[in-house]
Amino acid sequence: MARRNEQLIVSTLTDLGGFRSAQELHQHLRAAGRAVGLATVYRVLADLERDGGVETSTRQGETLYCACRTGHHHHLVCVMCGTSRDLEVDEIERWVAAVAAESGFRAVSHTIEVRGVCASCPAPSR
Amino acid sequence: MARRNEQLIVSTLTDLGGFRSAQELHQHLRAAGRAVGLATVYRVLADLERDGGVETSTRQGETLYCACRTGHHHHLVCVMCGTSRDLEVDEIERWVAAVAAESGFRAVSHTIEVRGVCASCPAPSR
DNA sequence: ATTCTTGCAAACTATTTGCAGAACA
DNA sequence: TGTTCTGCAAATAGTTTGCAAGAAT
Repeated sequence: MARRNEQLIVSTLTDLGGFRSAQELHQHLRAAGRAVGLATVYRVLADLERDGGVETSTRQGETLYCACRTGHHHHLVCVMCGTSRDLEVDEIERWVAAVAAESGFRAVSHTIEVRGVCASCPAPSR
Repeated sequence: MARRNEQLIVSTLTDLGGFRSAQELHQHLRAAGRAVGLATVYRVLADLERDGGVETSTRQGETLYCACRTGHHHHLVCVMCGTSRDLEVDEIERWVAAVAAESGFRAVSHTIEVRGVCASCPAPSR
């Protein structure tokens, strides 16, 4: 099951930190001299997503992946550099559970993402 | 500035309710006998998004649009039929503001989406 | 007549897939 | 040797754009 390049890809994603696109990962791997194909990057990421090894997000039509092994949580993401910091907030989880119960919805899941410009990035040019 | 078909497209989106893709809107318009082009649908939606006339979300690679004029809020979306109900929760807004302040991030925005299967849809087949 | 908008088709971008060969057991 | 994994290139799917023609003023 474990693809041959899984390790390599996961560690690259971990090293980069935060949310990265498949294309971005591919470029970094290439730059590092590891000639992995873009298709393989996508294949590994798909496996990881299915198995819960990465969290995904979306930015303007492209899927972003983040190496997370800390279970369910949310992120504060820098839109400039992609860095992310984890947010774990029971308060929010409780609120979601309450909303779900009250609404009659089943199989409820949620996405929470806070985006901004981190302290070490220049202000967005706009 | 207002595109000729803006009204038509907005009302279709409003009638359908919830989050819909550009393609979905286009099909409905066609079915209703209004021969608007897909490109126009995208163009109008892009304008609306820029001007805050619609909220956007993403599902598996495609962008979804929802007609909203109620200012900032979040949604509880049915993954089966696309229906959405508004959630307005000061609790969450306060939390986001606090996180932003404490983190040193600037220009902070956030996305919160709660997904599930609504009471009138069959359970997801999985 | 001039300006703005539209539809079509071609162009793009991100992602997926078919397939022959390489890597591994 | 048989199976799995990979890279490449071709195929997809959603979205954007160039452009000539149509609608509005």
